[in-house]
Amino acid sequence: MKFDTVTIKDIAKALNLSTSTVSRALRGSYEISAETKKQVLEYAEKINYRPNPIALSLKERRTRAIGVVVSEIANNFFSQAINGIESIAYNRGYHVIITQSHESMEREKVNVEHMASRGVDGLLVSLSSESVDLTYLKEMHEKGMPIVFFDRVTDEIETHKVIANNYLGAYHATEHLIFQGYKRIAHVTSSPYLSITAERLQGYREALEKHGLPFEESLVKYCSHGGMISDEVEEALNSLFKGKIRPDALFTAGDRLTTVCFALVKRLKLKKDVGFTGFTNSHVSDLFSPSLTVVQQPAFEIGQTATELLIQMIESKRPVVDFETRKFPTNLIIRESTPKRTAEKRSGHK
Amino acid sequence: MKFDTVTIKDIAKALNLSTSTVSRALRGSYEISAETKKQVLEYAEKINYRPNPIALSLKERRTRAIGVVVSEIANNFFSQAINGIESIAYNRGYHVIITQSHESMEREKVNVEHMASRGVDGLLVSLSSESVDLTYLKEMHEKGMPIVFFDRVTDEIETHKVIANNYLGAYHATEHLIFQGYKRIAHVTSSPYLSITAERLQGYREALEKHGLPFEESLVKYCSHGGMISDEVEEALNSLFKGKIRPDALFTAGDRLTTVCFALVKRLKLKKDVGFTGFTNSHVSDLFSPSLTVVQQPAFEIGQTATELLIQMIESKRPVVDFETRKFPTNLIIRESTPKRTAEKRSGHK
DNA sequence: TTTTTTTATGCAATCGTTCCCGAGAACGAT
DNA sequence: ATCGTTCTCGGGAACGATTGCATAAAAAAA
Repeated sequence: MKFDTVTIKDIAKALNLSTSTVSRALRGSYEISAETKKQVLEYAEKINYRPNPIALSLKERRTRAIGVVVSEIANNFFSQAINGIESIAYNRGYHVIITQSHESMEREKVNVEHMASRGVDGLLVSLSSESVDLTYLKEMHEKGMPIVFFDRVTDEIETHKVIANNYLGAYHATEHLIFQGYKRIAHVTSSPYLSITAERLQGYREALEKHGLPFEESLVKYCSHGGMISDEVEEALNSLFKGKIRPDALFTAGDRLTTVCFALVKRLKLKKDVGFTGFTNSHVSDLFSPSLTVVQQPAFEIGQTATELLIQMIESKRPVVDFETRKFPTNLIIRESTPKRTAEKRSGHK
Repeated sequence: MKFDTVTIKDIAKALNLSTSTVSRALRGSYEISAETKKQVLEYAEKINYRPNPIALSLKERRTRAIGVVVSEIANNFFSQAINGIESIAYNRGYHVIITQSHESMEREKVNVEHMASRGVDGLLVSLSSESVDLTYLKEMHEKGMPIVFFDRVTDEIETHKVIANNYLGAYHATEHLIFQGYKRIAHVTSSPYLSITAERLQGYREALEKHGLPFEESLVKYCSHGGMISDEVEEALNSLFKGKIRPDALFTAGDRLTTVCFALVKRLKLKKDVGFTGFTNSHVSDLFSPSLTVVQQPAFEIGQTATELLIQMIESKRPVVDFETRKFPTNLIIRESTPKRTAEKRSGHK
């Protein structure tokens, strides 16, 4: 059932040489005569010989492949980051293996362990929202597996990290809402375990405080599944708008969360007088009605940088001990969904 | 630099057994005494032994992994299809390796050949828009590599295929436009090499003819990169609206193409009186302004079915010769972008 | 007790490739 | 003529796991 491939043995047999000679000829070793070399090369070309990467991996304990774990590829931030990852990896001769955790810690673990046992040379990880216990990753890292975290990082493992400046991104978005005249700004975010959640919450909070607005615990809602489960978000919004402090603006943290939330706000007919902005890398947020004010992350560059750092670690002769955290600025794009609010009245959209 | 893994030898040495005994004990062979078995199992558990998949692949010439090639994961149809693929694969114990061709035939070939040499057990392929010469795939298929095509298929290779009913999808979308009173319906589609292009064009054409509207060559525009290159689409739209027959409605074929086209129509201020519909699996097309009338494909199911067929081929004892093409119905969702057109005047959107 | 059968284990080949060693040949130097 | 070099090349182990075959010991049958 399995098709047979051409091996070095076939060449050896055909040319009446040993496998060692053929192997050396193929790699252009100096200790093989020019004549033999030519013969081998030509025959190899003729029968379309390709070295078997599996055999090589077994022997050399490296695969020239890097593994990626993200929560969902159907997330603009991640698919853009993956394009960045690929753009670097392919140029450096590495292949990229993409896996999804679907925000499940169990799935994340299975994926990581599978890739490790398949011999990936390094790992690019963005944690799932469920990931609290990271001992398996820690052990792997201690055993010497190069790992670079991006986007959703952790303090528990000391290695390179590449993130957006989530704090400032959230700060500016919140400040923008305040400048526009909103007073009761709610924050819908994902799992409290996530680094991005904490960072963005911090930015939101400090912007409020800076401008003399109170930070209200009841205006912050956590959706652990980050917008993957619509009901969860709907519940959060309902409790938000039925609470004693009715928000006049929404700030969402997360790609899926932003679109799902926006759709719900629209569907639940809450939108008339609610300002709206959030983190998203969707390239169609300007097509929405109203068009969305968004915080964009340089996803492609984040992917690229993470990959560069990882490959650097992989190819370093001695263990890397000097780790850095690269932070990229976000980009606030102001559109219709955060109109100026005049006094106590609602302002209509254009 | 590379961390050392626990092998069967370590167990053998520690327990003073041979590797064969350990191997057999691990797989629970009947010819190993209960006592030895227990000993081995316990020790393996203790030192956290995991069999090396690379060594197994080398020996068994199978990897329990299936390879996927799509043009872009940042395409709603494909990311949904991939979720369908994974849902089946993981349940059946297969891992999924995702690669992107970025609509490049060269890249597609590199990916396919790499996955093949890495020993994937089978391939799930959606062709790139550049793929005309399929000899490399044909050879691979003839050598026995199980391949299932989905979405973008080819007649040149006889195997299972899973697609949406593109013909009917296009037919109904076009018919809907006609029913709404549009007379000069343009069709913006992707590369003419693609099966989906031909099928959708056919549906568009027959719907026109069925309702007594002329099929105009000048109203069909091909964007070979399927919306990946915005300029290409812009050029197509410009020539469309500057042509002698000015379209009063647009029907787009392709996920990216639909959003890009819609954005351009909006930006170029063409939209006032132009009906708009297209193929897309975006879950936010109802948030657009105007909300979009779309043709949706059952992407998840297409992915699932393709995977089931592939695994069936992989696990079949004898070569499969009886191939089938599964066709799934599409779903037309009518929204604001295709309002009723009254007489010769344009009708405004709500 | 001897022979046969059963049970439990080890040896060695295999998958494809690399690489350490060693060996034979040719050649110049002694 | 003998020795050390240099140049080519082959033998065989190794990577980690499986497996057919051989074999030792133990148990059963003679």
